[in-house]
Amino acid sequence: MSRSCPECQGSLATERIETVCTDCGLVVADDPLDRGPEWWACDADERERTGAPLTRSRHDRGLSTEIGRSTRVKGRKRRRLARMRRQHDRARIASKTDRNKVYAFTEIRRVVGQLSLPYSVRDQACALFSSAQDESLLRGRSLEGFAAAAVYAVCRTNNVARTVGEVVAVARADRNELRAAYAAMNRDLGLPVGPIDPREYLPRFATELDLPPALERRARALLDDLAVSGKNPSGVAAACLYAAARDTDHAVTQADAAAVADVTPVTLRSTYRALD
DNA sequence: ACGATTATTGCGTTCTT
DNA sequence: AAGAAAACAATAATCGT
Repeated sequence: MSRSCPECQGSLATERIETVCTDCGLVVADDPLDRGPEWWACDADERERTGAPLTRSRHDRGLSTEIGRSTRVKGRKRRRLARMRRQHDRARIASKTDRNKVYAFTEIRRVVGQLSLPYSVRDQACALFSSAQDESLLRGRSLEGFAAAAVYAVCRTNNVARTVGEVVAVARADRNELRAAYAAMNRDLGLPVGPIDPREYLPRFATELDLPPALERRARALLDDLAVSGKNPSGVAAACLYAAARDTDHAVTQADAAAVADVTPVTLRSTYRALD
């Protein structure tokens, strides 16, 4: 399969079932082939891969037993079942750290869903949160902040950049909580994050501004010969898109371009002026 | 704590209708 | 002429070191 992303022409990567653009994070296709575990295999090695599908995004990796709620069971027996279910659920998340994990994973799932990011990001974010918890980085910092920061950090390491603002907008944490958590993880866990390449923002911003791929390529060219040191990468990307779009029939105002990048028009202008 | 970058606000200017 | 957009300046806030 050698297709490219319909939104941004970026390259695609297939991860289990969904196919994801490596540039903009768009989930492109549902692969009809299930690359999940085999269910029919009979020899010993293969049999280890049976069972419920594992996922990092549940604190018990998806391995759990539920006590059903049958409507056909009535009266005393029904109440007994309810009590068993309650006890079972409590036993399942016994420790405090496990309870935190449940809450954090739920939040991570929610944020990842709201940002329509691929499952791989979700699972990595959950794994990252677990690492942070193991290093007891949570002490004195907010759980929600760590959940949001984990998603943000994984986005950065996977080169599907989201701005802090975009994450905070849907998270149950504010900017400071995310920053505190992110700083702690970056310091003590040593996240493999370099400076953000403004190119990562181009495809997404271009579609948000209704700009054709041709203009995106023009912006990319502008970006290639531009010294960007110490400048807000999303602002730089927006400036290049604006520069590429002006003088065309797809003209975009500075205010609009700045808005999709979550910066002010002044910031956009500062790099736009350095573009000549 | 410091220096550089960015946000915010306000204002006179330029371009379009 | 009116209104929007781009430009400019000053100050406050913020980030990386």
